[in-house]
Amino acid sequence: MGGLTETATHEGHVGAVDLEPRPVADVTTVLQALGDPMRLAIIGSLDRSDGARPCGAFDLPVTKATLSHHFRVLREAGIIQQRCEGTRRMTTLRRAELDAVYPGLLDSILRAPRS
Amino acid sequence: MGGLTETATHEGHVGAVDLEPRPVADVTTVLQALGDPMRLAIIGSLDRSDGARPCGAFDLPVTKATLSHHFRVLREAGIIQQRCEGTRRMTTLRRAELDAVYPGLLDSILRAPRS
DNA sequence: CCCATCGTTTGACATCCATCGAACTATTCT
DNA sequence: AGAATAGTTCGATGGATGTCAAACGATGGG
Repeated sequence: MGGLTETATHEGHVGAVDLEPRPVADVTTVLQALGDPMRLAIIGSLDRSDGARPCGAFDLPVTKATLSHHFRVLREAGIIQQRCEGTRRMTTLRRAELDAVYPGLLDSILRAPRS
Repeated sequence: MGGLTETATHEGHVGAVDLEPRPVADVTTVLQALGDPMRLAIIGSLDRSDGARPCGAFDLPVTKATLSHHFRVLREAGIIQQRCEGTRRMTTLRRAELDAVYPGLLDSILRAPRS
């Protein structure tokens, strides 16, 4: 049923393993990763809600396979981070790491006029 | 403003026809245009020398045809501007227009660690 | 007038990329 | 255990994209 608001308070549950947190990639890779409408929508959605979100929480007109591909691109560029939590993959924006390597880049992109 | 808004370097030079100055494109297009090593090198080179430069002045390991292609992509994204001057095409970075639409974007990219 | 210079356009080619459906894995719920 | 849920991985496919060589157009110098 609609049992949300789970917050994973079940102890003894050790499934929360961090998924390969890669270093932030070079500029071209990051720009290429962000130069896609779907991925930019993902990033914008992540930015507006400052918590970890499962993949299914992004309302995008693509299949799960395609969504998984985009998450991989963003993850390998070091832009996002994913953490397994039960059957979900909680995604967070690696804002601090991004800001450290490319100061102002993410801000200027997120502040860009959404079309 | 930066005070860089000069529209007429040499007055009355007949052949100096402006080449379709397009408006700055949407974020994805701009990011995609900048998300390429060659084009990023072009932009960086343009940034370091704050004058108009002919296409041949960019020392890049590609043929003229490929270079022309990259210039077109940048031009159509509204990032650069080209002006015919005799047989040369003087290229300038449209910094003011870019900054107006996406404040801080170009700066953060140009300030990024060059690899 | 001829020709060298500068850059574009075209056609071709290989590669990458976004997308999908289907099969698979892992976890949770009944 | 069995079913349901959440994502991944694996081809496959159609569409961009970066690259080149060759042909072309415009401009300026002998």
